[in-house]
Amino acid sequence: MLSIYNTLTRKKEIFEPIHPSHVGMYVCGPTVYGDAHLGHARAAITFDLLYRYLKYLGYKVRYVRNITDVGHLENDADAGEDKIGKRARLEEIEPMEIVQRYTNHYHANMAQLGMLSPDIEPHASGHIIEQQQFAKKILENGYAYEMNGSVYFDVEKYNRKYHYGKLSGRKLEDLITNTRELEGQKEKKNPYDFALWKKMTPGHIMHWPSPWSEGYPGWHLECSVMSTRYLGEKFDIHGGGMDLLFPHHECEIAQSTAALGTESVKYWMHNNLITINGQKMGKSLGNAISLNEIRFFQEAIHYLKRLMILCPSVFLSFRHTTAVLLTFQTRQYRLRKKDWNDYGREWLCSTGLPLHPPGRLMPLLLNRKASMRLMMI
RNA sequence: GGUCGGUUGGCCGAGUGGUUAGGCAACGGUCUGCAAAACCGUGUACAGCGGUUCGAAUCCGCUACCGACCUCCA
Repeated sequence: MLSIYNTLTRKKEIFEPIHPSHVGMYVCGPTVYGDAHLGHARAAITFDLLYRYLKYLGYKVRYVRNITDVGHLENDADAGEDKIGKRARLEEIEPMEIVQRYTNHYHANMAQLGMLSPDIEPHASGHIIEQQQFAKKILENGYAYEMNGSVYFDVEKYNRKYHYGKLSGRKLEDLITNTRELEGQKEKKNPYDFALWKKMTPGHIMHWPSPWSEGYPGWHLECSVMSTRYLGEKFDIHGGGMDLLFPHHECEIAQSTAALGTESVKYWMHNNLITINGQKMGKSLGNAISLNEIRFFQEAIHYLKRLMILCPSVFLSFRHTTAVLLTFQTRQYRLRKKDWNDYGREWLCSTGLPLHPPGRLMPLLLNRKASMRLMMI
């Protein structure tokens, strides 16, 4: 027996597949414009475990995990720009070259971690037609509208019949104030509407022809499309990181429901995030430790595996002071001074350990207790 | 506001129904010319309230704090 915490119902439920003996499972995979980091590993491991366990239980499982390799928005500074395109211009190579490189890296990392491969690993760029068809279907069903070559999802209309916000627990009226400013905001009926197809802006590298414009698919469409394509209109499990809960998965539900008239996913699962020094580890936050870096540590000092947390409070509790601090020292630049001033110092005070900033603390502790004492203030 | 977590003895940190986890610090001792090191010994803690159970840190509920996330993001 397997019970699963279902984000949709906010309850732990006993797992019962839609079709006896078969399980369909879709997991949001990486955006391949950079090295995979610990966060990717966590998601992969979480669902690798589930995949193995389901198979162990005797189910025939189809595990689908996508590769996101088409235009997604970056941030407010350069909103509307294709991430992969941007990176490619900087390095002056083909966008698909970047995609290929990081896809390869990702696969290598997953192999290093002993992960089973998904049964199907669809690329968003390989399903442009299907995405257009899906958008068309939503248009036909009246839950989207075209504006200047872009197609937007009509959230308000959808919400009249269905419930937008059921997964994340949001209310539509609260969303009005909390939507970020994006290019093309004015052409939307409502700020919370999202794009199914976006007309390209000049300089945008990855784009495809469509009935509406030369452009690229919306940010959430690929998952709705590829999941239902390979697992059917109804399937069992959809997984991903907690940070995808809203808006990504919420929009996915809306898209699928609007297109198919029925909800697709039975169990929604969200793994929690990895934080570093109390902050989410994220590609764009610049605090991510990549799997290649971890690989380096494992090779250099294998027994440090446990120390991936790298928080100043942890290392002092262990005997392996020397080893721990080696890591710590190498990683020093990742610890912000502020953390030490606000937290580390005060904390060290209560432990009776020497009050030194990391730079000076390091060599002291490397020589273990004796010197530590001598150097105490 | 929404979602998910956490709260263990001076400080860290294991532990998912039934033997004292462990470490650091502290204290006492052995040793030592004095220290340090080393070694021996000493601490019955699980946020609060209620429930389930023969039995709960561990399961359920409520309360209180703390935290992460909610923008492309695993």
